[in-house]
Amino acid sequence: MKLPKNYNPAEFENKIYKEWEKSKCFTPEPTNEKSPFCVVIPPPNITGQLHIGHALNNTMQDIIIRHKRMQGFATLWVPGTDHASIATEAKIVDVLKADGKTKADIGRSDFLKLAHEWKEKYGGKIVQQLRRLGCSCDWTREQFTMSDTCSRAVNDVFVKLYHKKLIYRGNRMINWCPNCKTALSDAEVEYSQKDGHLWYIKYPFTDNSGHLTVATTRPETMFGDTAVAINPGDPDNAKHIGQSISLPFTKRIIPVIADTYVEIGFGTGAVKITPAHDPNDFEVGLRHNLPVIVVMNEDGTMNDQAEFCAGDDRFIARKKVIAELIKANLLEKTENHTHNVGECQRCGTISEPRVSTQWFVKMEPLAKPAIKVVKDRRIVFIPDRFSHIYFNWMENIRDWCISRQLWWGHQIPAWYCNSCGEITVDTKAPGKCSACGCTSLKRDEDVLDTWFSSALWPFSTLGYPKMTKDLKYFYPTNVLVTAYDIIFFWVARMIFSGLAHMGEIPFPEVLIHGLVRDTDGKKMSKSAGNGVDPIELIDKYGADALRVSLITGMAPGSDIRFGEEKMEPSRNFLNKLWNASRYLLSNLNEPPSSDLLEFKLTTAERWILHKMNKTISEVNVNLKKYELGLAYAKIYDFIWNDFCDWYIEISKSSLYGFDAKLKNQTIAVLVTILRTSLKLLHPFAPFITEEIWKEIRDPQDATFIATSKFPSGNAKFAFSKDYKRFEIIKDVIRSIRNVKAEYAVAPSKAVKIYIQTLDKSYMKKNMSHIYKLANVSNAEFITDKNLIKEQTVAITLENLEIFIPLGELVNIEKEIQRINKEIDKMQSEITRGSNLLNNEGFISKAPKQLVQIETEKLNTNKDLLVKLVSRLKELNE
RNA sequence: GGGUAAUUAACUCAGUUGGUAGAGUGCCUCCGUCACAUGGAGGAAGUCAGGGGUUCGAGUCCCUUAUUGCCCACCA
Repeated sequence: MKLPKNYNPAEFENKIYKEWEKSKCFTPEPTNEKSPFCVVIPPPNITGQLHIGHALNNTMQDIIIRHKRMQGFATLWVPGTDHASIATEAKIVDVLKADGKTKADIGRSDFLKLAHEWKEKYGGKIVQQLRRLGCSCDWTREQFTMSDTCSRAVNDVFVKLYHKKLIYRGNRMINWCPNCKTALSDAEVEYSQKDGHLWYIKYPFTDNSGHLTVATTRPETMFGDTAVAINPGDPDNAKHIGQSISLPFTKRIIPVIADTYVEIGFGTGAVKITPAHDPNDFEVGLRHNLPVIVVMNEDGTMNDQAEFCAGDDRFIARKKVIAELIKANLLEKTENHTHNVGECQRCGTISEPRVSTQWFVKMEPLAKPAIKVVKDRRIVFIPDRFSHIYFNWMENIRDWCISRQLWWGHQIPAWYCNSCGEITVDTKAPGKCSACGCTSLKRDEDVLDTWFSSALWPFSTLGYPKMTKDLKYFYPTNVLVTAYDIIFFWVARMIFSGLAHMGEIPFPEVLIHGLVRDTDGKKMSKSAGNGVDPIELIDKYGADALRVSLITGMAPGSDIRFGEEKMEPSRNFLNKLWNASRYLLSNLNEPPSSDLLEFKLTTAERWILHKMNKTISEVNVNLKKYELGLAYAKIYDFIWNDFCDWYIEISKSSLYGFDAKLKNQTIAVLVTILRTSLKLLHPFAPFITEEIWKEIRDPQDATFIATSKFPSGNAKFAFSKDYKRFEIIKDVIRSIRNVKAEYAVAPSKAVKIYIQTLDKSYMKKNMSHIYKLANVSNAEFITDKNLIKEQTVAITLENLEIFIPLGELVNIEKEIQRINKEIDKMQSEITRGSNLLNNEGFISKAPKQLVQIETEKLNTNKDLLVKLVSRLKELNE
């Protein structure tokens, strides 16, 4: 017996992980003898630390992966990290800043050198943390979005899409972060309600006929106004259409135009049009051929067009403009106004709509087939409701801005000819311009959106564009596990990318989970200081306890609240398993026979084996449907309640007894149950089960439980008759304990019982359990309860009555009360049953089996009632 | 404005195709016993948010109201 007395996960978890990794048991070979099962990890950012959300996401994947591996699939979990363009670049900029330097100071190549060094030094942290969590990734296939393999895929895809005219360069309105100084995609802007103002500004007509008042939330952009728009159907304002306005400050003459974009009745009904700084105005400008006047710089300061605000930050300029308007008596009024303001997802700076030349992916042709595969259910979301979110996004998708004005990332493989200006796009540097043959070329400075490379992850990690063995064997992957917040960023893009470049879906199932929140339901974040560090929890309670805590009571797709208090019950459960194993090991001398059917099994043994069998079947069904929480609950219940609380207690009489043959048999059963329990639990709690497995494994079985065979239902262990019988024995034991508790009889005090029953045989066989577990000193079978001479407390069960002589302890009053209570309960049961069975609809429409069960139950209850009533009568005499 | 989810025991949450409501924690009694006090035995505790409907039967399906959360959307 080698298990220490106390369950101390810190003593073995790291050691076990090393053994797994050394033995390569997570490294599959593509082989025809097995079916493939593959999952790609949502690559965490190299800048990241493992947070509780990762812990949940990866625990779920690992459970699925380990289950499949044990079921005999060639199971591959591809790990890797994401280069996280903006986040990493910001980190490096900070590093430089500490030295008083800027990007521009050191230049592109030195900057990238520094970034790669930083990645080597810190980028591996999260990958080590995944090991601590127990993730059974194949580290020999670890990938990085900027690795040679993945970069090759990125270039290949970019070039292909360009030649298919699905990537283009264009001057468009995009989202711009003035802090990161780069373009952003629509998905990278987060909108939130902000309190602001609606300023009413007087715009004078050129003909001195008065003014038109416009309402705006952004007065500072008025330097870029090139029109005022009015809805032609507006009864009050339409008359002004065609008039001219002299824009305050700049005195530029701008027209009053008609456009139905303006909503009648909102504000003043007149809208200032600033094509360079508002997406809607940009569209209006295109329709009316208006000039586009840019008034802002890349960093959010105003440019020379902004008159007295030139050089000021946009928000300072806003205040200045208002002050000047007041001075000029052009501000009619100010209203409070809440509106949606977009912020850069990465840095939180208010983003700015900006007209600029960028690279775009034309989405419509790509989105169409991606919608179809989900509509056709070739890809399903679990839970299904997330497919609505997917459709909503995909069906309203706009072209994807993929260029970023950053250095860290995949540099766009496009070269501009210095003489003719032609763009040459190729996977490697072209020697000359594809149009004029000139050799003077300049590469595009920008890099690609990080999500451009993540979108290729399910096939780039497997070797694409080369048709490698892995790619052939493992693609499409089998399931993708992720939180709902990156369905747009990642899942949707992987789906259309897989279809476009592999001609095949990347995965048939998308398992969506929720976000982990704190105990108050707030999103965990570093700034709020309410985050729990999973590594600290692992140090304190063990990785298994963390995994199991995250899975406990988890419902698919919904957020979970998590606090450290959830750790204790999990740890206690694992401790329970640990000690149950110690109990068995301390009684184990030689390996028992492995075939239980050699023995003549007892009722109790058949009971536990039947329950085990049932648990196995249910767990397999739950796991197949990704109902991880339910599967775990069943395993937990089986191990704690059935195995520990009942079967181990039952086994003691034989293990501590003198019948060697019986003892041997009991041990064989215990070992079977324990081994099976360990296997069932292994996907959820890999470390403790592996540690115990070492001591208890069948020498014929796999060295690692991680590669052993997952249990499957076995018809040989279906003993439903004995299962029911033993449930009655348990009832008897519970009832006696109950009576003792009610009468304040110490559990240590043994009592005598009388049993009256028609079916004595199995009762007699199982009396030893009743003696032991209910602490009964002796039992007498009787045929006529009237022959009992002592005062007794009666227990009335199905086909069974038990009388416990408690002598002077018996309190007639209390007994009458107790029996009355039971009679009430029974009567309401009978009423319920009768109503059901007197209902013609029920008899004719309910399943026959159910009708039969209800009929039997009613009869039994009627019997019980008769007994209870007669007992009451006796007591009253 | 549209969509979506939630509302179940004191608390945190499960509840798989509709068939008499479950767990963990907490609470109350008792038990230091030879796997485990990170434990054991027993117990109390729910009009499944309100209202309507479908059904023989509804926590579960439909409608509706209320509260809450999240996502999407160009109202200046």
